[in-house]
Amino acid sequence: MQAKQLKRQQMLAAARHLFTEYGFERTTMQKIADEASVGVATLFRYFPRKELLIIEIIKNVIEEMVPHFDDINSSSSSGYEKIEAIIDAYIQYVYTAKRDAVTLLESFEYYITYNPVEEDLLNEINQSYTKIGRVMNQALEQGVEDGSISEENAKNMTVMTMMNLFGIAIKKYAFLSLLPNSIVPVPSKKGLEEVKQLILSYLKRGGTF
Amino acid sequence: MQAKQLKRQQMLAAARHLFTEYGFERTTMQKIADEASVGVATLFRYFPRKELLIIEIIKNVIEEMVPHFDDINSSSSSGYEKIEAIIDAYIQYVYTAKRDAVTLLESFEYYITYNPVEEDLLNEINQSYTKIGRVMNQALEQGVEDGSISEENAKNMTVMTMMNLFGIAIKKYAFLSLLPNSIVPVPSKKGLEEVKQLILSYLKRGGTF
Amino acid sequence: MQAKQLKRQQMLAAARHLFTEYGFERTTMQKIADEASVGVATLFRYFPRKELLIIEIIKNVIEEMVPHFDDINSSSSSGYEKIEAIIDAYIQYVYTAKRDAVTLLESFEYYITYNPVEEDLLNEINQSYTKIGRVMNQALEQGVEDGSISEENAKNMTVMTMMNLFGIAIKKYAFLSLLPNSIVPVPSKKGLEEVKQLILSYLKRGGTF
Amino acid sequence: MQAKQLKRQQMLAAARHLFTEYGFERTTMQKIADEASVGVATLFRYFPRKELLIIEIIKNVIEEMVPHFDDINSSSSSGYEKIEAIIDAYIQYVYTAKRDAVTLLESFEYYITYNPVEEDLLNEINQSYTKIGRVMNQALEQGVEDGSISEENAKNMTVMTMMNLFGIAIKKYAFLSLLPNSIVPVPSKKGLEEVKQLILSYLKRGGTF
DNA sequence: AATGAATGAGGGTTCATTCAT
DNA sequence: AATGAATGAACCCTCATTCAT
Repeated sequence: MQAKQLKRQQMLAAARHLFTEYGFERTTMQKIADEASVGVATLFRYFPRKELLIIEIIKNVIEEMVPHFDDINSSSSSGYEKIEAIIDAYIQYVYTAKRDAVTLLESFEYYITYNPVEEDLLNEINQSYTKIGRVMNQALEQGVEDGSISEENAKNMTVMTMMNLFGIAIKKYAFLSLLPNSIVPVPSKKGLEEVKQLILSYLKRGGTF
Repeated sequence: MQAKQLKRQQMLAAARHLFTEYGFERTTMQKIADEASVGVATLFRYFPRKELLIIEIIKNVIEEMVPHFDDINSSSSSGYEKIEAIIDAYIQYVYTAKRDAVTLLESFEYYITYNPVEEDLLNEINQSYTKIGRVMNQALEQGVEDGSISEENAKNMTVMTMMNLFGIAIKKYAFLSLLPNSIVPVPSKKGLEEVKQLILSYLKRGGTF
Repeated sequence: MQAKQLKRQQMLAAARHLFTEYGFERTTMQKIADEASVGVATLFRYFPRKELLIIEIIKNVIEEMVPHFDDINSSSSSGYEKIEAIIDAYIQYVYTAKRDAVTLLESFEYYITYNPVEEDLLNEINQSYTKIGRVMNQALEQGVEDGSISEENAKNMTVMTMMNLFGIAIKKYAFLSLLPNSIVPVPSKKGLEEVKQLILSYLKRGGTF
Repeated sequence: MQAKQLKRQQMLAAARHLFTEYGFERTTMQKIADEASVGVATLFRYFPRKELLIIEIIKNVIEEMVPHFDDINSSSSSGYEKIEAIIDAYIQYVYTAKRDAVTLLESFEYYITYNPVEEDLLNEINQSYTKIGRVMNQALEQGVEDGSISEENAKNMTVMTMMNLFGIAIKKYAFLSLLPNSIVPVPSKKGLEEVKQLILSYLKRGGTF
C-alpha cells in the first residue's frame, strides 16, 4: 500500500511536469502514463477523469505554498517585516525552481474559465487560496498594533489591492517566462524590488504621499 | 465587394464572440461558420488556417486600443495627467464593454505559450503592443520637463514596473470577471482607484517615500 | 470566337502542364484556372467536369502522336526501316521534350483503373491508340512483301509482343524519369538501342535463333 | 499477443484488398477499418499514418517475391536455366493469384511519384527491389562460366535491359488486367512465351543475330 | 459570357475514456 | 490490481462543383 502511494506520486509528478511544460490540453493521458511508467488504464484507475488529475495537482501546488505563508505568519517578526517577507516570497516564485507551481496556477485559472469544474472541488481550492489573503490581513493588523505600519494606510484597501495586483502579475510573469518569445515584457527583478520598496514605504509612513 | 467585407466582418464577429465565450481551443471552425451563417469552406476561404483567424482578431483588438492611447499621447495635458489618463483607461477595461477585448488578449497570451505562432505575425502584434509602452515613457519624460512629475522618481524603473504590473493584472481581472465562480478575488474598482492614487502621488513628489 | 478557342487552349495548356507536374489528383481545378488566368467558373464552363478536361488532354496527346506514325506509314521506306523508325520514335519519347505526352498517357492509364470513365470516350481514345498498332502490322506485312523482313518471323506474335512490351516500358520510363529518387532503375539510352538492334536482327534473318 | 498479431494481419489484409481494388488514394482509413472490423483509432494505433500502412504492405509484397528469386538463385540449375526460371516467374505474375502483388507495386510506383515518402523507408524497399537485379546478374555470370550462355552476349547491356523491359511491362500488364475495359492491349501468354524464347536464344548463341 | 464567392461532403488524424485480459 | 488494446466522436482542413452577379 506504500507502493500504491508511490505509484500515485509517480503519476502526479509526471503529470505535473508535463502540464507545466506543455499545458493541460496539450498533455495527453497517454504521455503522462508513459512518463510515469504505468499503463493508461492504471492512470485512469487512480484518476478517473483527466480533470481530477489536474485538480489534485493544483491542490498540491497550493498546499505547498501555504506552509511558507504560515511560517511567515507564525514567526516573531513585526507586521511590517511579515509583509516584506510575503512580497519577497512572491518575487521568489518568478525566479526560482518553484516557478512551476505558479505557472500551473496560472494555467489552471485559464483552464477553469472554459472547462466548468465541480463547485465542491473549486471551493476546496478556494479555501487554501484565500488563506494567503488572511495571512496578509493579519500581518497588516499586527503591524498597526506593533507600530511598524502606519494605521492610516493599513486601513484602506490600497495595500491589499496592491498585494493582489502583485500576486496576479507574479503568476503571469512566471508563466510568461516559459515563452521563448513573449510578446509581453517581463520586468526585471530589480524593477520588482523597487515596487516592493514602494509598497513598504507606503506602509511605513502615515498620511498620503 | 461591400458584401464581401460584410461577410468577413460577420465571420470575425462570430469568431470573436465565440472565442471570448469559449476560448480558442474550444471554439471549432464549424461553430464559427454556423454562427456566421456561412459554410466552413467559406470561413476557410477567408482565413485559411484557424490561427490566422485568431491572429486577425487579436490584431483588431490591439488596434482598437491603440487610438485611445494615441489620443492621450497627443492631448495637451501635462505628463502627470497623461499617466493618470492611461491608468484610468486601464481601469476602464475591466468595467466596460471592452472587457472582451482584454479577455481575448489574455487568452491569446496563453494560447501562444503552447501553440507556436509564426514569428512574423507575432512581431506585427508585438509592435502595436509596445506602442503603449512608448506612450507611457513619453508621458513620463514630458512630465519631468513640464514639472508635473518628480524627475527623481520618473527615472528609476519603479513607475514603469508598476504600470506593467498594473496592466498585466488588469487583463487578468477582465478575464477572471468572466468566470461565474472565480477562485481568484478580483479587487473592487475602489481598490484600483486607490492604487492609482498611490502611483500618482509617488510620481508627483520627489524623494523616496 | 477565335478568342474563345484561344482561352480554351490556355486552359488546356495550363492543365497539361500541371497534370504532368503534379498528377491528376493533386492538381486542383482552381490551380489550373489560376495558371490559365481565368476564373474557376470559366474553367468549368468549358469543361463541366474535371474528368472531361483530363480526357480532352489525353485525346490531344494521342492525336499528336498519330501523325508521327502516319508519316512513317506513308513514307517510301522499306517495311524493315519503318519498324526501325517506330522503335526510334518510341525511344525518343523518353529522352525529349515530348516526354510529357508519354507521362500523361501513363498517368491516364493509372487514372482510369480507379476512376470509371464513360465508355464512349474511352472508345474514342482506344481507336487512336490502336491505330499505332495497325501501322506496325502494316509495316511488318510490307516488310515481308518487299523482302526486308523474314516472312517466318513476322508471322508469329513475337515481334508484336516485343513492340508492345517496348511501348509499355517506354511510357513507364518516361514517367519514372520524373521521380527524383526512383526505386525502379531506368535503363540507359544505349541499352534501349541494343534491344532495338535485337528486335531488328530478329526481323531480318529467318529461322529461329 | 497472438490475437494482436492476428488483428494486425486482419488490417493489413483489409488494406491490401482495398488498395488493390480501389487504389491508395480512393481507399480511406475508415473503409479499411470497417473492412477489418476495427475502429479507425485502432487502425491508427497500428499504423500511425496511412503512408506507413502503404509502406508495410509494399514491403510485404516485395518480401513475398524475393524468396522465389532466392530459390532460383540457390538452385543447382545452369545459368541459362536460371534466367529462364526468372522469366517464367515474371510471366506467372500476370496470370496467377499473385497478380495483386504486382498490381500493388505498380500502384506504389505511381503513388511515390506524387507523394514524397521518407527516404529511409524508400531505401529499405529499394534494397529488396535491387536484390532481384543481382540474382539476374549472377545467373548471367554463372551462365558464362558453365557455358550455358554465350559470353559475348552476356557482357553487353542488351539482356539486362530486355529483362528490365520485361519486368516493367509485366507489372503493367498485371495492373491493366484489372481493368474491365483496358485501353491498352495486354499480350497473350503465348506472346510472352515467344519473347521469352527470343531472349533465351539470344543468350544461347554467340555473335550478333 | 465570365467570374469570384460559397459550400457540403468527406479525409486523415487525435484523444479521453472504456474494455478485456 | 494492472494494463495494453480498442474506439467513437470530434477537429481541422480540402476540393470539385454550384451560385449569383
